[in-house]
Amino acid sequence: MDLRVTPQGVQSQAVDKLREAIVSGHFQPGQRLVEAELCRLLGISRGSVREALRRLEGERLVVITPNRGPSVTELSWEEAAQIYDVRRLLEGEAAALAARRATAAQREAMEAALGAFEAAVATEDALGRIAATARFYDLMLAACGNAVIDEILRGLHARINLLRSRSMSRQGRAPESAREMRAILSAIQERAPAAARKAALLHVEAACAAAKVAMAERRVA
Amino acid sequence: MDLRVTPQGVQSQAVDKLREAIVSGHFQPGQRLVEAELCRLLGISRGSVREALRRLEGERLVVITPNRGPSVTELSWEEAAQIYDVRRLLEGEAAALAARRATAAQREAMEAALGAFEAAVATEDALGRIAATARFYDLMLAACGNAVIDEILRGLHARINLLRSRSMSRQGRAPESAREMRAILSAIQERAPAAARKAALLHVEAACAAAKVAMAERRVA
DNA sequence: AGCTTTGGATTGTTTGACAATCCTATGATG
DNA sequence: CATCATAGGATTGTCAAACAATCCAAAGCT
Repeated sequence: MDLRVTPQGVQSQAVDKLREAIVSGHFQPGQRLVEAELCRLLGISRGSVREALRRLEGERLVVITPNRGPSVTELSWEEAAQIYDVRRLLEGEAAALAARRATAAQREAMEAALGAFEAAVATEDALGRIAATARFYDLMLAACGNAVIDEILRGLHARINLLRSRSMSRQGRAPESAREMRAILSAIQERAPAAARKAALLHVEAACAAAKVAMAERRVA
Repeated sequence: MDLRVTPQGVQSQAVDKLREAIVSGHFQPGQRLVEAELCRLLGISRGSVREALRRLEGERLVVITPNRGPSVTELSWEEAAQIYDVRRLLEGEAAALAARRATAAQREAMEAALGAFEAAVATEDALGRIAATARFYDLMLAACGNAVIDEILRGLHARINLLRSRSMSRQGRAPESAREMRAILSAIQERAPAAARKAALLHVEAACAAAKVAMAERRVA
């Protein structure tokens, strides 16, 4: 086994930090990212900044306009709706595959993650909820056994997060969300692919609806 | 309307040329892409080459290993199979959406593209087939009205092309392929989403099977 | 007010440099 | 002779400095 730990070059760190800053909303959608300033903030050279930005462009978190430079991606509702459409398809498939293929250890781990999520909901621990959700999804996508689905959904989730920062949605949706995720996991535990797919569909559908109302509220506000 | 023509910077051209070189098989999968040499070949500086490579990395056509540099992505059969799984889902959806939403003009254009494809098959014009296929897909993805599906499928097609160059597959499959595509278009013309989805599924399934045998032949050869 | 010009800010691209890392071939050693 | 260590070259990772091209906004002109 290869346990080497890569010295994690300057660029990778820069990409991570910038990604975090974007999805956390520290850089707002539409905001321009001036290269010189990023050099200052990150303490690295312009060449490295530019390469880091190209990577984030690949993840669709940054859009680089010729002769105007990079800015944080702005997500229209139309685009977001299309992303939800794709999520419906792929998360449904991922759940069905996980129901078919997940090992006992993976089921157990998902159970733990969902437990942590439910606990975080009970204690209203926002950061805990986010972490537990991410973990739950990571496990499910790993269990589904399709690396391409994993990769695509990871990207779509990141993009949908671009909405969140602005709309600060779903304060009250957490309990429902927990129930929906519980339904997915139950189906996986019972090795019922069709039920798992259906539960995942409902979950995405609910998230989409919630985002839509949050978006509408924001629009008028 | 904005008809401005961008002076198309050095980098974009470099990306295009490299992409072409990769999908055409001029650079073989696994081959290392030494920066200095690309500088020579493209006649541009190292910085620009590196940014171009980062973009191609985002398209998954190039994989950059730390301290080893970039090389053309190698596609295992396992990965290819996963891509076909996703294509089944998304192309099916795209076809169904196109059946629902395509305008008369779009239907007509697809008809023309498919006609060109059939003609190219009849005259055994390999380049014409490729061009017509690409056009047919472009039109269908445009007609489906979901830019996210479009974007993802575009990437997956490019990745699958990485197999083609090696396996030089499907010399005889073109006529069947034409029939399958005709089935898709017929369903779209009749505005029958379910039928269109099914036809698209069959098409991807057939392409997957063909790739599999081509892969197996190559393995023993 | 509306148009033009000008100047500053920012990006696009190049060149040159150097440390860190990897790979290979050479040489040392048992 | 086989194996291990070492040295050297090749390649990448990163930086710094420079300059032309482009864009944007504000000042100036009519």
